[in-house]
Amino acid sequence: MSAMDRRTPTSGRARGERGEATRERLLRAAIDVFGRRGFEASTRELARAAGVNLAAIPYHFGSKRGLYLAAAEHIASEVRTRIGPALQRVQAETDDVLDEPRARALLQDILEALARVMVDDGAASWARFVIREQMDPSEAFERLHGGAIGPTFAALARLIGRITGRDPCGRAVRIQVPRLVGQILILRAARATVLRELRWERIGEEEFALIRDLIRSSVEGIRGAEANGGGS
Amino acid sequence: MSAMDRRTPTSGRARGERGEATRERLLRAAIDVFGRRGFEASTRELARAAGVNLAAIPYHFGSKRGLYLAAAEHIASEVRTRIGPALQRVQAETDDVLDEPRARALLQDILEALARVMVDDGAASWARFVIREQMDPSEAFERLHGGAIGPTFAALARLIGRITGRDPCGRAVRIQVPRLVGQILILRAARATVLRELRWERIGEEEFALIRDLIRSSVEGIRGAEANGGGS
DNA sequence: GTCTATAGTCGGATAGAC
DNA sequence: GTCTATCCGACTATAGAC
Repeated sequence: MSAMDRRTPTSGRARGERGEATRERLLRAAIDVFGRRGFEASTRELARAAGVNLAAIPYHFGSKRGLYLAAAEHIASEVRTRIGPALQRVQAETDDVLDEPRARALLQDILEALARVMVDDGAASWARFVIREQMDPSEAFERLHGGAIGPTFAALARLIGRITGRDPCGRAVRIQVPRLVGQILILRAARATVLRELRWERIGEEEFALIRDLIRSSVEGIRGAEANGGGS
Repeated sequence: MSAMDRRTPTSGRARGERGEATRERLLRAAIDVFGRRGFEASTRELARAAGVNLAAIPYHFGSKRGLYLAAAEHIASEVRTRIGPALQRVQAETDDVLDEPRARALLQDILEALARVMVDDGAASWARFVIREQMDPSEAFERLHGGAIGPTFAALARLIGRITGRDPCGRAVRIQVPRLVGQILILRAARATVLRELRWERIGEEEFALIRDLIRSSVEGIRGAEANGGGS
């Protein structure tokens, strides 16, 4: 599977191909290693994880920091492919079609996709990366926000606005968004505690089913302005 | 326990007044700097932030890592003083006295105290420290969990158990705890996004009032077994 | 107890062969 | 494009004067 230690067999024609592979391996490894260790991760560690030579980092990305920023952009684009479809279903619907039950269903979809992302071990690497950036934002945060976080929050606010019948740009609606997202974020941000307190060893399909139920009850719990949490 | 302490700086004499001051300044600075930069923070940075000499770190704490662990324990003890009172009110009450309305009130208290902690700029430094440990747990996590997180989760589970009339050790109740905590945790873990999306510059008293309302509606939203199906 | 000076180590980036 | 060898700066920890 890995590169054979041979010179290019045919001609100098394949030179861009191998370089691209190195670039991608570095990107993937960088997201994982930076996410776990933070920016303190050494270039040697990064190169080893990617299975490439150390000098490939300054060659392909200019510097360690360049690799870091490229990793952030790569994440934003990957997130778009993961929750993008759910977001687009929201954006596609006009206000006439997007009635309350439909909005609730779409909200459930987005939050479930988000939870998958937080729970999935494949996505875990970049979820860690993003949370780290949140706590101590750098230039990379701008790319993450613009590319993924901002659109997601906007879609959620719109759905909550439709459900509650309030202005999606109003404060009362906007503040509901982090409330919902927080329930899911904690699965990653405080993963060590969650696993321990729930006596889980991992979050598999069985455990995820419980999370889905929780999301559903949260979505059902959203009420309009007049109903202030009264019994059904 | 203190096998790592190679020396005993304050060896019995009450004379180490200045030494104690240096120790505390280092601890306070360490929580702040480690929280922001992670363990990658250099000893020079730590010493500068504390306003003490670089050599004071190995002298008082054995090593940079010793300072890190001491910071974790300091945090656990500070958290106990902040939300400890609220927890003790829960522990003090027997099941006969702790009826549903009372449990809801105490739940509100604890969550509000927790939110204060997440929002308060004074407490911000160690909130960051804790979240960092969650994502990549080290030995310090054990001290944080045992000293602060575990007891808090236990108290919350008990209250939710009383409110819903379910077993506080059961899965259905335990999973509610991270749900509630997550809403609050996000105020710190994704602070950059929250401030931006809510168009807040900071979280002052005015903003905190909205958070308190949100917590209240979450507490009111907790319902007994009939609210959602599944599990016992 | 606190300081300066320094030893020993490691990390990021480069040069130049292939 | 990739590799080895290497420079140079920054780091942690220590030694020893005060």
